[in-house]
Amino acid sequence: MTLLDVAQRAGVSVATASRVLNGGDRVPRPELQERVKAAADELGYTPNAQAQALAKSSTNVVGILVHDIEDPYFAAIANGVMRAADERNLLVMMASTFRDSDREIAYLSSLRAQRARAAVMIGSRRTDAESLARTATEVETFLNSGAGLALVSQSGMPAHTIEPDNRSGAAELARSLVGLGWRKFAVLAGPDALATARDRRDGFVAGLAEAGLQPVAVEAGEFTRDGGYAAAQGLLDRKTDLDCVFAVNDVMAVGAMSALRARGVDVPRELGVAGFDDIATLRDVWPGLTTVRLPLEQMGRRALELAIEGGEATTETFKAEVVLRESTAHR
Amino acid sequence: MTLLDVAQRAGVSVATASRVLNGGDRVPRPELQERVKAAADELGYTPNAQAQALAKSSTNVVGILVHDIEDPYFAAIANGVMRAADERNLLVMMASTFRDSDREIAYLSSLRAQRARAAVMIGSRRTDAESLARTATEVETFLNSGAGLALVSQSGMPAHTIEPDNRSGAAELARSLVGLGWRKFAVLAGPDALATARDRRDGFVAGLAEAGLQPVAVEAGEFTRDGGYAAAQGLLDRKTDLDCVFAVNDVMAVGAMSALRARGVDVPRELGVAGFDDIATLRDVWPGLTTVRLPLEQMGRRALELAIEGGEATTETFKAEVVLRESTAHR
DNA sequence: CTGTTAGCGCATTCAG
DNA sequence: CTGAATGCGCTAACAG
Repeated sequence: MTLLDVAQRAGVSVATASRVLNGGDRVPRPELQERVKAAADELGYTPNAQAQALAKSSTNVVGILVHDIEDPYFAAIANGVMRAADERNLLVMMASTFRDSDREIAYLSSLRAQRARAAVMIGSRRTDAESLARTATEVETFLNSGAGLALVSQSGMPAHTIEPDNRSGAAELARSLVGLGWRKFAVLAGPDALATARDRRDGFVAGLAEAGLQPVAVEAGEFTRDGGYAAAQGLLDRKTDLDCVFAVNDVMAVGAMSALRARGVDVPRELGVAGFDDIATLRDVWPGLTTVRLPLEQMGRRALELAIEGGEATTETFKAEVVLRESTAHR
Repeated sequence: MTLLDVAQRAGVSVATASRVLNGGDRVPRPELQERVKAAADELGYTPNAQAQALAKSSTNVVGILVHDIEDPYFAAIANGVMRAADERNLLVMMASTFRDSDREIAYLSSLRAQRARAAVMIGSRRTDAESLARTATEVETFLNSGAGLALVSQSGMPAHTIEPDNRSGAAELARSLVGLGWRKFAVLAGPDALATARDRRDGFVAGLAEAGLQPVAVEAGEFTRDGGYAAAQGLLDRKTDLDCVFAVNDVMAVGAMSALRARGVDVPRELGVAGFDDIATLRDVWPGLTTVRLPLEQMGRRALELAIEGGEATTETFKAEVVLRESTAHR
């Protein structure tokens, strides 16, 4: 069923049919409108989006790139992007890259082929100079194709950037914890190559420094639940004179809590635990996890807005807010 | 940059250029291949997917419909669909419907307009006869358009269906719990209109019946964390002579645990708690949540396969497996 | 206000 | 093996 079919059945030209069915400008006479609509209805006509896109060389699809949609952090941001897209009647194409820059680049290129209006890339990449450069190149190509682009948590790219204030948030957390009476801290850091992980670690350390403290230990690990679990184990194996541990994200923190539990370490009596992100799904863990809240959905929404708007590359920073809960209730 | 530009620069016809760049059949002479590839490269040519789709009237995009991507249950299944799609080089379009059947229908229609190859609808719909009928109509239209379709957890539609074995799983859970020594059960049921919620409740009740038991209370609530929290509160307000509570999904169970904690009820000493789904992100809650595991990712993968394959509408059931953890360790 | 027509960018017969 | 021509379905001038 094509527009032509509808037009013929209604006894009008394709132009007229197009105008009443899609085009918003010149509206034909009411009588014809009825006829066309009726014909379209009876024929079960559905416009061919591909053809429309080709004809007006513009689409209403936007892309979202996440590392892993099953990770609640990405899901929360993606949710914001999707809601914003929905409000603007945009269709969303999504892909998980699993932190593989080749997949990422390939997907960006697919979006270009689809003539996507814009794209949002969520999450920080590894600071591997070579692949970062390749990504940057593709980012430029993408932008040059006329599409909009915004990145969340990945600075240094020539596009709009949404930055959570990881350093300040972590520093503030450190201050709060010190204020609570904790003194001997360990940091369960993520991979050193991830800017987000690094910033949170550094910010925390800086916050401690203000109080004349420095971490007793810094244990690197994957940026995942298992990474947190393993890092906590490593920590216990090596160092026992601790007060409180800060994991650079909630998922790691929760993994760490399990490791501590397995070793019979009571939280927070023997050891305080804090995370970062304030993942909604994890707000019911017990003891309640002290963390730093990020307006995840907001960040996603804003990223889409910036991506759609286009214009000069800007950077917007989103404040983080310390949320104290039972996991760091000091004795 | 179009194919024509590339062809001219390479001194060949568009047909030849098309063959070397995309077409997989007749491959031109090596020399020409080089020339064309070089030209495409220098010009930064990217095929226009819309045009390709229009020309061969077929696309490589598939759609995913979830109620809410931030809900880990949907994220897990969506993840399976996305991986399967990725392996087949299919692009994924996703949308959250927030259980609004109008949005759902509208999105299905958009996918039709996009000439999507297939779609996967995840989650059960409300059994509101009127809107269910409208959805069914759109489902048929979708199928008639030639695209494939599979539904997860929603039977009764004229398309492929993936069914988690909710009844058996819940019944098996009931048996296990009774075996552990629990006797006085309450069920935190979801909305009666959601088949998934109903099946789990009924299965559980049936399982209890085998042991000559019946639930002391059945409290309906939203199928969400807050629903679980509220239902648990309602339960405590009204009924105190309980052993163990079964929430029809993990998210509700976790909400319920928070409510119990707030009331000073110790789990599992005073009250056992069990859920359903075995959400990965919640495996670290404490006490560890007894639940029924569903192969979420697998279900998503399979749904995509069926949707792509097309053919006669089939129904495949996925077994559920009881996972006993600390939340139901009987005194 | 409505109809005609020329592309949009590419795949694909059909000739050569 | 390669090129010319046609059509995919629709929009947007341009005429009438």
